[in-house]
Amino acid sequence: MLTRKGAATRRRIIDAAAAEIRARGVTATTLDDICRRSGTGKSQLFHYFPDGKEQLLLAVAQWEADRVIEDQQPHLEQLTSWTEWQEWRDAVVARYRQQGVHCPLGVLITEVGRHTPAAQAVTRQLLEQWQRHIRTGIERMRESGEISRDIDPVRTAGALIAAIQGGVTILMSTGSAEHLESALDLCIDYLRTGTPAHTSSVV
Amino acid sequence: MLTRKGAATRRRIIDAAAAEIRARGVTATTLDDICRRSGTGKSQLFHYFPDGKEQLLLAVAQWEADRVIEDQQPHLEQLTSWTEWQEWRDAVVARYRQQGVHCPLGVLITEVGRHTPAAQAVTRQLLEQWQRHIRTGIERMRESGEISRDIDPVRTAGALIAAIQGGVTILMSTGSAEHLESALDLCIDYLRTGTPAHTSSVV
DNA sequence: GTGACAATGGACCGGAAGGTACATTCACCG
DNA sequence: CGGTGAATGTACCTTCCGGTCCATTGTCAC
Repeated sequence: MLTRKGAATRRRIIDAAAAEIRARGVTATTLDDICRRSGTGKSQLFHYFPDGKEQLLLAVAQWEADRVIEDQQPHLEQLTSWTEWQEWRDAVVARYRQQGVHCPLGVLITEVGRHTPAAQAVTRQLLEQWQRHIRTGIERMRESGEISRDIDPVRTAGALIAAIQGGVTILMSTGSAEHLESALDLCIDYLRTGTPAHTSSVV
Repeated sequence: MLTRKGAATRRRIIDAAAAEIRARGVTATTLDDICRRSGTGKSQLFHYFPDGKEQLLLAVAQWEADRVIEDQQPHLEQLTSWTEWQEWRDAVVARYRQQGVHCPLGVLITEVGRHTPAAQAVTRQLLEQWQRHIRTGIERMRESGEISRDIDPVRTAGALIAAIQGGVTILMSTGSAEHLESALDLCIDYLRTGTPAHTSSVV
């Protein structure tokens, strides 16, 4: 069971953990840090996350994954014109540029992720959801004739996800968003150029 | 000073550390593990790496970075025909597919990397070197007329690096190389058919 | 208001991991 | 050889951190 107060505490712990991880990385974050920041004690932490750190990290990973999609809305569901694609692109770049060298999710994945099936599931779910949105966008544009029939929506959406992921990783380690921008631009350009030549461009 | 025997031991320690990290990740790898695998004691480890774990991890990161480029040779220096581009693509995919869920360098970067300047330098150097090779390849193809003048070698090379990086990251967490392949194919396709969006296409 | 169960505080534990001290053995140079 | 500094083995230390225990306080349903 879980009283209202309990639920609030649980949430505070996740928030604190996420913040701490964003600030200092998974490895450097200790349970004591999280307790201090959330104003709780370890007894509470283990009360709400009986399996300890791993369970908590998983909850944080899920929370961060939700944010990834959330932060791209409403753009991600409105990829029906080139203007909107461009707005989405700008939103992505802005989001990660602001986030700077922190990639909470990426860090969680590399550190918690690969070995435990539960964490892999979080990743997979995020990737699928993300890619599905983009694929849908491409398909709509295809139907309206703005993207060539020759373009494979699934593969292209996959490439876009990879491009963003890589751009963000590089942004994390160099601090520069150039790669992210180039990669996104290239992919979008690819989508446009495939356009049957003469329905062409509104810029 | 460093006798021949000493140099060999030092190398053995780096090898053991790299292997251990590949097998179990940075976090799970302890100095004792490394010593056990390399058949040395901690006194030796600290003899050759007085600054301890951090210094050793940095050495491993450098070693892994060297491998990245090395494993793509000679392809990376011979990007002068579409056949060779394709061969390079296949080599990259094969290399990372074989490597599977391990991305030693990526892990090192996310865990050691971002906060220490020395580790950032390793990353930057690798990215620059890699991108320079690709850029050179694009420029040669441009000169021989096989790639359009409208393509910006620097930005496109950057996008390619990002695409690979992202594809590998996804490969790491899902075990599937699909994204990596799609991303690479898209970029190469872009180079081949590449006329940026606003020029009317003469193919 | 009272009883049952959730929520909390705080002290405590055990072990692991990075790092040190020091004595001993070995490699190289004259 | 013989000596000097490098190379190595062993035992130890200290700190930190995930996790436990238990007593106390609060919540909520009846």
